[in-house]
Amino acid sequence: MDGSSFPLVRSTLPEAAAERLRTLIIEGELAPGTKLNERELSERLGVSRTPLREAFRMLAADGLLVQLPNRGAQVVAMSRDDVRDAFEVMAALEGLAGELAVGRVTDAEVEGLRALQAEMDAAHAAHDLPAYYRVNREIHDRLNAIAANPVLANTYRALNARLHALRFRSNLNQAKWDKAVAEHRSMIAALAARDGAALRDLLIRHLRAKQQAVLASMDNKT
Amino acid sequence: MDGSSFPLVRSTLPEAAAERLRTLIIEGELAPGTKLNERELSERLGVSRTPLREAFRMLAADGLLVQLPNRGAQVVAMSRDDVRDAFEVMAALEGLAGELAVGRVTDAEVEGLRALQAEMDAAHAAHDLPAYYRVNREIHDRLNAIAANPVLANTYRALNARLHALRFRSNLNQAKWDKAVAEHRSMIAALAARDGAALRDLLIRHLRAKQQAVLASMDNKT
DNA sequence: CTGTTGCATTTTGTATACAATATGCCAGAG
DNA sequence: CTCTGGCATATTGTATACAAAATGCAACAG
Repeated sequence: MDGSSFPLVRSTLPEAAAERLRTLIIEGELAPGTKLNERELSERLGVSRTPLREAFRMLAADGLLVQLPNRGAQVVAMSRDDVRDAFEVMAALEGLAGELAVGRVTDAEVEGLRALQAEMDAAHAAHDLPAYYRVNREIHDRLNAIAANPVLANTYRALNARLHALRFRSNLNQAKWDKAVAEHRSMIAALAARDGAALRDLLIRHLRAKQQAVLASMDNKT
Repeated sequence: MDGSSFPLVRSTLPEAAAERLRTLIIEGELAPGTKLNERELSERLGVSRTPLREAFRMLAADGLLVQLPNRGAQVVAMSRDDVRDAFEVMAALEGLAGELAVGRVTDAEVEGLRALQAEMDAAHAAHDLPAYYRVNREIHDRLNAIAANPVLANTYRALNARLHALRFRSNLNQAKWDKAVAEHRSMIAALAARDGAALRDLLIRHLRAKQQAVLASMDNKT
């Protein structure tokens, strides 16, 4: 238990500020379209404007903010077209992750996913939606890890962050929930069978359902 | 010819600095692994350190630089695995672009691409490699534009920038050149025929050839 | 010789000041 | 009434100053 081989985790204020802002955006506290006032936010986050501006650059690169010269930064408000475009790319990335995972998965990893699926079933049966979301996320993260392509994982992460705020706010009714759980079961079966085409197809269909849910909740807001 | 409806193009120093640094990296003047000294670069580019640091954040987001806390920024040196990972994702994105383009292309756009193909043939026949590269890039940009998915285009652009420096330095011999020209011809034929699967396959094969060229030139350097 | 410590210098991170641009409001002209 | 111009203020962009961390080198101990 010697700490000498355990390097300290280092961070900088821009990184911390970006993370904090990302959360505020995803949770809707900084709503789409909100203009970000540097002075106010720097006071609120307790940092000077310099690291805050660097944080803005990071979030703009992730597509969460838009920056126009001399007009500051604004939270991106995704249009229906933006959503469609993002889901199209997400589908390609998830499909790729599925194909890669099929070629790279170990039996132990399959067992791990089966255990997660059991957790998902339990959460579903107990109507425990937060637990369901947590396991859902864990399953997708695990798939990405099995795909073992960091470029893919990072590209997906940035894109997913944009959609996350919207998905956070879209509804999940019982029929959709039942269907999603069944889809996860099929996905893990396809992975265990090392059937790349099937897994790819299932991941894309699953994502299409999410897309419909997001677009439907955007309709309700308009 | 009234300029009143023609807004001035605005930029900021971080954006200009990022663009300049991107070029320096792609052309190899800032070689992979180079540590970037803020004072030197700010003098060289004629800007203060603040916009330069913002530019670093932008380039880091594109994967061209890596930033470690208190150790500044360094030009990314892509390993063979990085190259493989990036090409894998690029293939998925190009395949998607091909499929989307097939569904969205107009006859006029097909004619435009045929004209570009003729230019490419002429450059090839005249052994004019710079012109060939220019047209090659124009064809791929045109395909992306036809796909009409800005998220895809931006994702592709960031990823492509990482590989651009490596591709810039990889060799193109006569046999490969002949093959690449023929492949472009086939791509445009598939697009004209609205054959999404064929175009997807051709784009991915084409990219695989580029990947081999890049990896081969990395071998020569090691 | 190697390894450690101390210190000066350099570099990076952040705060603050200054400059440039945008915004909002009021007064005046038509 | 609307539109325009002028001005004060606020905000954003950038430069500079200060603080913190890293690096390099010399001296010393073993």
